[in-house]
Amino acid sequence: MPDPKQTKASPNMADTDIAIVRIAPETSFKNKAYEALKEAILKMDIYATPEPVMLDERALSERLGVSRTPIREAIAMLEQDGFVKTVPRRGIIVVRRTKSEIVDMIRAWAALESMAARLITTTARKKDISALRDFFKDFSDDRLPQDHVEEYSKANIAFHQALISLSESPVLVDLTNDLLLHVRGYRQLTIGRKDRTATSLPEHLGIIEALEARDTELAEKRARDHTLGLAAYVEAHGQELFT
Amino acid sequence: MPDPKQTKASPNMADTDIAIVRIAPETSFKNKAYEALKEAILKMDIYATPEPVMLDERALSERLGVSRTPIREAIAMLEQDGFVKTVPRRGIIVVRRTKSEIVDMIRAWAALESMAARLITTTARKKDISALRDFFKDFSDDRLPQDHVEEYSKANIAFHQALISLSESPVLVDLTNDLLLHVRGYRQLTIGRKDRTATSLPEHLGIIEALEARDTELAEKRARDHTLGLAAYVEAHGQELFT
DNA sequence: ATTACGTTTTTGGCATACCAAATGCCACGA
DNA sequence: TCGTGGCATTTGGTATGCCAAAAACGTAAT
Repeated sequence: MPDPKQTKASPNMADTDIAIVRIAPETSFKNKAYEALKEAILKMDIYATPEPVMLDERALSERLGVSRTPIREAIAMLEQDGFVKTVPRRGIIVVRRTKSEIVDMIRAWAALESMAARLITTTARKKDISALRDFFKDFSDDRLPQDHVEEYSKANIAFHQALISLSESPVLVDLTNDLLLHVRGYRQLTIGRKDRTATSLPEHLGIIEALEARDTELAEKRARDHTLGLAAYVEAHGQELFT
Repeated sequence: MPDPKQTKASPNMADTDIAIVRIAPETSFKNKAYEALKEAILKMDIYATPEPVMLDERALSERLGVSRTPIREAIAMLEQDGFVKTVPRRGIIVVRRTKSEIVDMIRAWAALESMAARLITTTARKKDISALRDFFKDFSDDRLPQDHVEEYSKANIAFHQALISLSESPVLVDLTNDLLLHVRGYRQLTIGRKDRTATSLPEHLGIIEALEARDTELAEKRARDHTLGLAAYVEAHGQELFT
């Protein structure tokens, strides 16, 4: 919807649209701090030590070279995300999730992903669905996933995120990404350890096949059961992962 | 885990635990502002006018009687929730959802609710499931829902929230509540208008029956299809709801 | 040595002041 | 009349400073 006033270009305005790209929005310190802190929190292993991890506003403002104000706003945002909890006159605590919370999140993830699968069967292009196999092209009977857990784990995450994206549902994408961030906090649990890795790949392929076949119910069921399987696994074998 | 130092009470400390309830945390201005603004945003009909609704930090700080600092922190939180979007040097705008965004949210809701239904069949008590019928006890063949749309709509929401709660999954509860808040922004769409109201009640009862029968698959399917039905309805009849 | 009590320090909450960019108004001139 | 330029205003962004509560520390009395 062009502005009517501009239909007639002013004299000194070039007729051809020169490459003006809408100047860099220069994200604010608040957002920079938010991203920086979020990344730092996700990078650290908050379950490594028994005592809670604390953050200090002033220390952060010094290390990031900005005043406390944008830091506090960033903290407020992180608190909304559920990554930290600030206790007045006490400190800012990086939230540690319990096993049951993680299991709970994985279940929600399963719900969202199964809906994504459902939608994909009715809207996605065959080509895009088949492309999902590429995430596992580096694995085969000669190169088993369970022998390269770390690498497979990465492919695993990428696959799931690509899958959800195919639903073309921004809400599903955002919600699952948020959940993933929390779940991945447990880096010991590399989304299905060695023993689960073996069954994971076939299940993924099964999901892809159901999607290609446009079998809505089956795709939904397989996607759901696959992720619920992870939830059950964590619930059963979670003890040693948490302590 | 009582503090060891306090196992032996000091002289002037009463032996009997009197009703000390952990003193009022006196919620901060930041949180008060957050709640106040959130409620205000939800209460207003942002789709009534064509021009975007703007908020002004200074005006808000005056009306709420606090400085801009806690207001800004509250705004930052609301932005995380997706209720507002602040544009530098421009203003704070209350986000308006498009029809497809609302449909998308309802689909995600359907996903979460069907998972809740699934969980309920394996964990909830019969008594609690049956209690879900109470939400509709004021409606019958003599008092049809479609003749009391407003009242039925309230019961409808309450039913869905109670249903999700039965899953005893905090994540599902929180996520759906967030979605509901956004969806309810469209107050014209009172969660299924008159024409949908007629089919709504039987579907609800069908869900309850499946839950009572502990039929996991059926309960999941009915819960999902019911809410997906709403999504389809909005998608089809959404034109007039959105101008 | 241990406990009670008072002082210092730490920490988040809040208010205030200033800045810079974007806008709008208005006068001036072609 | 139209558009050009610039100044005043508006608005979010950021930096600072102070406050009060709570914890940490230290000292003195038993």
